[in-house]
Amino acid sequence: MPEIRLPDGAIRSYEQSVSVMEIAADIHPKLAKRALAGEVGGNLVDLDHRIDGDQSVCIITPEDPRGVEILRHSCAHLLAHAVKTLYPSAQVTIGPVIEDGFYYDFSYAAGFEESDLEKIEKKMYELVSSKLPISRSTMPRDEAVALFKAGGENYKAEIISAIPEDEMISLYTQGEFTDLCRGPHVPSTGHLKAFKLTKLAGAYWRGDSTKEMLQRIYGTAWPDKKQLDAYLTRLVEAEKRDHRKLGKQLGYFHFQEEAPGMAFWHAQGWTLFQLVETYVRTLLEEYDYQEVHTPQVLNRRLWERSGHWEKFRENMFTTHVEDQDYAIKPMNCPGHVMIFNQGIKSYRDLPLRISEFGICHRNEPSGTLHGLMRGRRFTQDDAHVFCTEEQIGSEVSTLIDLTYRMYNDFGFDDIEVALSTRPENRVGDDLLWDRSEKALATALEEKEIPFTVQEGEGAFYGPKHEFVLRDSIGRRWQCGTIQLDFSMPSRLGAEYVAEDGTKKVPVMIHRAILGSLERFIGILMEDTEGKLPAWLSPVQLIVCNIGPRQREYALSVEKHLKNHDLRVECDLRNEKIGYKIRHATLRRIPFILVVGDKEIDAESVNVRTQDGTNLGSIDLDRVATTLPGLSSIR
RNA sequence: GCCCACAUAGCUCAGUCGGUAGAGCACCUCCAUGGUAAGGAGGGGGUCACUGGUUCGAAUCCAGUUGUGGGCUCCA
Repeated sequence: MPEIRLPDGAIRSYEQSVSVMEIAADIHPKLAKRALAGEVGGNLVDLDHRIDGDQSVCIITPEDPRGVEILRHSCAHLLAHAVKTLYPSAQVTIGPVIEDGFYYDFSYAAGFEESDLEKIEKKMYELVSSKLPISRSTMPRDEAVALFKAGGENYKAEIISAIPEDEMISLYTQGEFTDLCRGPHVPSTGHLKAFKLTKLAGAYWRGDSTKEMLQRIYGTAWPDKKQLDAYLTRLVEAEKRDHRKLGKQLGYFHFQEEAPGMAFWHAQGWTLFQLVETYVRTLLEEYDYQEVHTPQVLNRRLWERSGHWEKFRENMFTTHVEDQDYAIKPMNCPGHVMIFNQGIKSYRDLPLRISEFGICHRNEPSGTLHGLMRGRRFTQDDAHVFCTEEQIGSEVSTLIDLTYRMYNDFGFDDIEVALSTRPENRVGDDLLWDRSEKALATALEEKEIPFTVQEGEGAFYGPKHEFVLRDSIGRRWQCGTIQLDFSMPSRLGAEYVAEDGTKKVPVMIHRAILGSLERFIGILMEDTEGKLPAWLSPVQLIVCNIGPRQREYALSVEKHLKNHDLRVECDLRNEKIGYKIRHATLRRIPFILVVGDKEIDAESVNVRTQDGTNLGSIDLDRVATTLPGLSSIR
């Protein structure tokens, strides 16, 4: 006599065991039609799952986020089903749900081409229209291994072999196709109505680059066509804010094949770059940093001492001059230690904060390059703090404040923090690691900053904080990092004289806040869709005359504003005002100053903002002080 | 580095079956002197990424190289 408790608290009693589907039908025939799966006692189950005892039950529909996941998972199976139908020699491997969709990895000797996606998708929709029932069955592990081996599915057999021997294996069958799966799945292929195969990619078996490369087919799936279309539209919108596209449109920078992964910054983009740099420099002065500049190219000997030559040689650009090997710096730290090592340092000199807008080159694999976000040349807002062990806590605490202040000033308020702790291979004794991890954790806790712990993800030389920004469309970007280093100072011979007169090795804190300026600018452009705040805009104002009569006046307005240290241009072209406004708007210039005869008479300008708002007439001598954000951040 | 795709004018793109290249925007000239997102007319502009092959003939077909895009791996 099962008693079924529903999410709204209602209780239904049944004479005998009852399936989830029967409960749904009992509630309402429409619910039965839309039901995808059930949640019974906290576990997701198929609709035909039978319940004997008292249970809480929730019917899962496409509105439920779990329902969407089930749809996507069933879509992955549908994809595999279609592929096996069209290309019987392909072997199936895994097919999980991911954000917004799913993928399935196949091993297929002949190899898929992008044009195959269309055929596969067509076959998938065919299978949908035949409304094949999807049914679950179980069998002992070894039997399942034998079944898949007999079918030539070696990858599946390998996966199942890893499951404990005494466990029953659940299988799902739709038509001719059977796949290993935990489930649950939708009751019939007919429930899959809105999906699209999106891309074809390579993916290593078990994510291991030494193993075979499989072919991965990605797809997206939604409860209905409308949501699918909305998703596809979102993709198109996201493309519009791609920093590579904006960078080209706005003339900020370009790339060309003679310098893969290294940007050519144009005048306007470089202005932006320098504005960001100047902003950071101003804060660093406030926080008592010394800015330095170290050589780009350093002898191999130094990289051998620092350990880079042994560990990261593949990623370094090297050169050979007069029988000597040199490397272009991939990091700034050895250079900063060299500066620290000049002259005798006392404990009184600590903490010593050495900063550099360090230009680094790393020979990243060609397949990883991505505009400004992942390049081979980038500029770090790098610094190294040399301090005593006792000073770690307060230094880290101040660093966190500085980090948040910078992110907030650039308009990022949604920041995630992770603490990466000791990896298996590491230097330094455990006591030191204990204290350091504690120091990093405490600094965050004291500020009530929530953080996740990434066990074992720290660098071999010390634990670290990682700061991840979320931009205006929810994407995550890792930017800042604070890393403790117990290794390099001693490797490179850094020492200070302690209070007791003995020589001690300082702790070094590596830290970058924006990370790579190039990357950060890319993020900033995508976050704002190129509509930078006025204090960062390469051109803050543009003066547009209505016609030739106001030419001289427009030039005098430009001169006046330049005298106020504003970045201003004049558009005197013999074009209609609408044309000039359109151009200025597309260039994302924050303020458009229209001048006609009326403005000459009143010694004013008519102000229109980038978003199309008309601020009306403003007296010329009040423009520099009235318009928001021209010289200050907020 | 690996898998798949792509590379045509400054930009965005079209180019059928292999027959010698086209549009819009931008640029230049002329007309129009216009009050808040494109006024009109005309003109100039391309070694079709590069190298080789097939062919009477290649932007087009084939191979290689380089770069780019999407993934995978990597990211000190």
